[in-house]
Amino acid sequence: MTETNVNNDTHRVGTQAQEVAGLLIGDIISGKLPQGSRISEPELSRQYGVGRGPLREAILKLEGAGLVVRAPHVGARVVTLTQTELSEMFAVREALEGMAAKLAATHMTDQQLHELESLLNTHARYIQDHEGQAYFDQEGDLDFHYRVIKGSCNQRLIRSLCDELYHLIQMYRKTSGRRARPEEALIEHQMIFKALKDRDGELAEMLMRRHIARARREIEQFIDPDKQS
Amino acid sequence: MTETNVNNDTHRVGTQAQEVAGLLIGDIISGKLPQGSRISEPELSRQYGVGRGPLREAILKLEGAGLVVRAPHVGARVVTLTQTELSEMFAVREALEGMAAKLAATHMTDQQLHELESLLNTHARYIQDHEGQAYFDQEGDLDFHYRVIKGSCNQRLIRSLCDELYHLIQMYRKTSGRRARPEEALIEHQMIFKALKDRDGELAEMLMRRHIARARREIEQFIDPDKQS
DNA sequence: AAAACCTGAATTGTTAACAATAATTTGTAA
DNA sequence: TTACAAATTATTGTTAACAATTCAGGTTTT
Repeated sequence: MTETNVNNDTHRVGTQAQEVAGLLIGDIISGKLPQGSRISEPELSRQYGVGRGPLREAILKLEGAGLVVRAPHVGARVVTLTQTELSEMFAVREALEGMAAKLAATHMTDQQLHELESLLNTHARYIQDHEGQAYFDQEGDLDFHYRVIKGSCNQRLIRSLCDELYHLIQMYRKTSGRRARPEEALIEHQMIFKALKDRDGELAEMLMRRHIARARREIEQFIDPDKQS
Repeated sequence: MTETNVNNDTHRVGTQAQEVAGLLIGDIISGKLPQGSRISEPELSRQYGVGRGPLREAILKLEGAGLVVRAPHVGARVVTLTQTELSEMFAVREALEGMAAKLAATHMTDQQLHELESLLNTHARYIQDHEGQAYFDQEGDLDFHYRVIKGSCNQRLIRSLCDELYHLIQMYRKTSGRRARPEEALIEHQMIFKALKDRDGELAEMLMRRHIARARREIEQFIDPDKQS
């Protein structure tokens, strides 16, 4: 039915396994493969038009990224983000991205800082418009965080955050549909930017951690109002 | 030659791929497969007595853990820990394990705290003996850190640290052979324990971060005395 | 002599068939 | 009707053969 034959691409970017891994990630964070749904090797093998080998490699890769869980002789399922898992994710994110902000304060170039500033100005306009709020909610917010992370210049940190955690964050946002307080988030972003511009790593880390901790508390309240860390 | 046929095991624990992954990890952190050495699929396939399929799965898994790097159509090599990569690792470790200490302060049971205390007493005796220093250097230090990490009760944190970073740490220790200041380390461990016992998460995090940052600075000096972060 | 190109061998990527395990279904008995 | 058990089915784990790509060596050309 929904044939997304990978071989139709005229020029392959990498191997089929990499290609399929990318498609799978897309299908998961877009919600096409909902949380908890089974990953049937024969079925997806047909849909993507590849053998089971490359598909298995893709699944292995996604398992490493934490997007799917596998049980021997049973199969793979898209991970289900429970309240606990979300909390755990945000704790890790708080630690890693705080460190990223701290490092970014010393490693970002003036050029990068300038671009970050104009990005924030764009966001401000979007929010004033009150129309492009959807943009800010989805991509704009991530844009800011991605730039700070990249600014850390720590490859391992970048990989942990961008290749593992952020897929799950996007997945959560897509499925829960919810998003909140763009104005407050923008203000917090601006404060973080100020700290980065001042090359104050300690402050940048503290602000980033609080920024993420706030989002985490909101999620916890939203899902289970009684529970409080 | 060195036949480590996996099928000789009378009762399999999991799948062959899991088995081989464990063996590979052991061979890498023990130094049997040195840094930068090629991982030849046909050769290791024969040595471990399994087909290429399970071996490839094992390699994929190790790639996810960061123990090997792969290039398409070229193959996999054991990762080479450069000075930069070590620094990056320790920055991530500082962030994650600091958070782990913070969480452990609220989540560890009195029982776990008691066991941790007796572990520290054992270490103190070992160091007094001046004989078992080797033990403390290798396993004792890790024991302490593992317990704090597990005490965080954050599964994702535990996985990131124990299944990914700590393999690399062990690999570094084995290959570099170097280890330092057991007395200072013990004192720092005792301070961290005190903070955990007092349920002071903020202090526990700060102490753990400084503990790791100190080890990191030492490594940086040891490898490149001029360079200072 | 050096560089570019072609050729062969070896390795990785991929596929398809086989084996082993788990889930489902069906049948039987209480 | 329900509970249990055996057999069937479908899926995963594994192997072996095939295809595609890279690397090494030698040859040719400038």
